[in-house]
Amino acid sequence: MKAKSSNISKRRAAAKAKDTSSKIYQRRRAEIAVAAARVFNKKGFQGTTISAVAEELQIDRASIYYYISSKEELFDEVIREASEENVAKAQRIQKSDVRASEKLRTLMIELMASYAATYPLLYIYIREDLTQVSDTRSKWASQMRKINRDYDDAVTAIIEEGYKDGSFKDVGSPRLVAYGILGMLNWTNRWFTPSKAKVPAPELGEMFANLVISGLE
Amino acid sequence: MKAKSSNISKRRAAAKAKDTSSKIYQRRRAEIAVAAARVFNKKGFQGTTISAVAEELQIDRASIYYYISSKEELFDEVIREASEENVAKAQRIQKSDVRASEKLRTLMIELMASYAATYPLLYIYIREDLTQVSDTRSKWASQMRKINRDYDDAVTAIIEEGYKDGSFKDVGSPRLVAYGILGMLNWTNRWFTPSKAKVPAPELGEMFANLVISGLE
DNA sequence: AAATATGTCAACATATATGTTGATTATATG
DNA sequence: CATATAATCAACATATATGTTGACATATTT
Repeated sequence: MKAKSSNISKRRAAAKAKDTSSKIYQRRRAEIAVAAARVFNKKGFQGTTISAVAEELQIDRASIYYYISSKEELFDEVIREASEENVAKAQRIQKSDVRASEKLRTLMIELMASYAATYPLLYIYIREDLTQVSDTRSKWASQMRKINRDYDDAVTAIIEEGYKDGSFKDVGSPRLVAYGILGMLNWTNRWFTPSKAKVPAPELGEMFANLVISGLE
Repeated sequence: MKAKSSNISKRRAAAKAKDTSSKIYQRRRAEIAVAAARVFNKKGFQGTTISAVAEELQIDRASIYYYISSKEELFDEVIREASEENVAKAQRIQKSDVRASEKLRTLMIELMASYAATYPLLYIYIREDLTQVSDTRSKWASQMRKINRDYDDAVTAIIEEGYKDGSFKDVGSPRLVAYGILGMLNWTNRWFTPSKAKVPAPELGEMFANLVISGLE
């Protein structure tokens, strides 16, 4: 009896659901994520279309929908792991047992190193302005906002620690100082490309650390 | 003889072209720009639709096309003046006759002051990532890139001056230091809203200036 | 007040993006 | 090798955005 080749939605859902998924399926999914990362990096989230990702892979747009259900899911696939690992690392540094200036220096170097190591994943992530996110993605956005907040908190805690033990001069609210320092590092997404840069990422992080720790004068 | 109320394209072009334009025309154009600024600020360039701007003003979308021909033109209308004045101010400060640290401090305070004074115009401007801009807007983009470059150059020149006269420690390439400092200030677009902030914008600029000039230790 | 210029809008024609369907083509597996 | 499963795609149905048209309304001018 000829198999009635329909009920596609179910087949698709099944392929997605089961974690028994074949190696090939997993590999293809990863390939799509990599292609998507390239497009997201070039065009931004809003500027990226599923068509463009399909074109990048020279396949039909419909094929992509066999693996992912929407651009949101694709974006999530691309950046979640990197962004979660990144915040975990910051929290480890903040809780480590060294003096505040050392924590701050390490965090700044490590963040730049991560931007380079995961390039362009974390940059894609931080470029997304979660205040400009549309309502349909709001659940996803609030998870992402939590990651941001946790990161900010880690840096803020380091500044506070330095204030408390007197090793840092009090130049202003710890949170604002943290925002300033993170701005310095995050803004690199606009001009820093690891493969083209003369200065390696960790060195750049160290330079910025020296700048805010010792100052120019 | 009843007037044949057509040839609209010409009428429209005429209204746009002639600088004899009526007060009412000018006012309406400005109103549209203000409404557009609100939408751009909330949704970003890509996320903004002419429909949304029309809705903001409670008028029909077609009416907007009587004043502007595209979203690009609208964006330009919104941000050009502010961005050009802003870079001019930076250049004045850079050329002024005070010591480097004073120039840097003034520039940082003034930039934050401008972000607040023009809110949200300059933030809308700096949020646009000109590397992600589509080809159709490339001419416009290259003009904007020049403005950015000029701004970066002004800050870089100040750092260089400090290095030359020995008033600044050499922590690294002047341009990279400039990018770091500007990152600190520019990243405020993500979290700073003048009307809601506890710390006034110029004070925030001064705090960041102290941070990079004197350092935390 | 008749004629003309200015401003507004509903409706149209296009264009681009989205997500689904059912059939077709490869790939495994008994 | 036969057949079930996995993967791909052309075609469809929607949805949203764009920019234009010609009719209409409201000022302005003579």
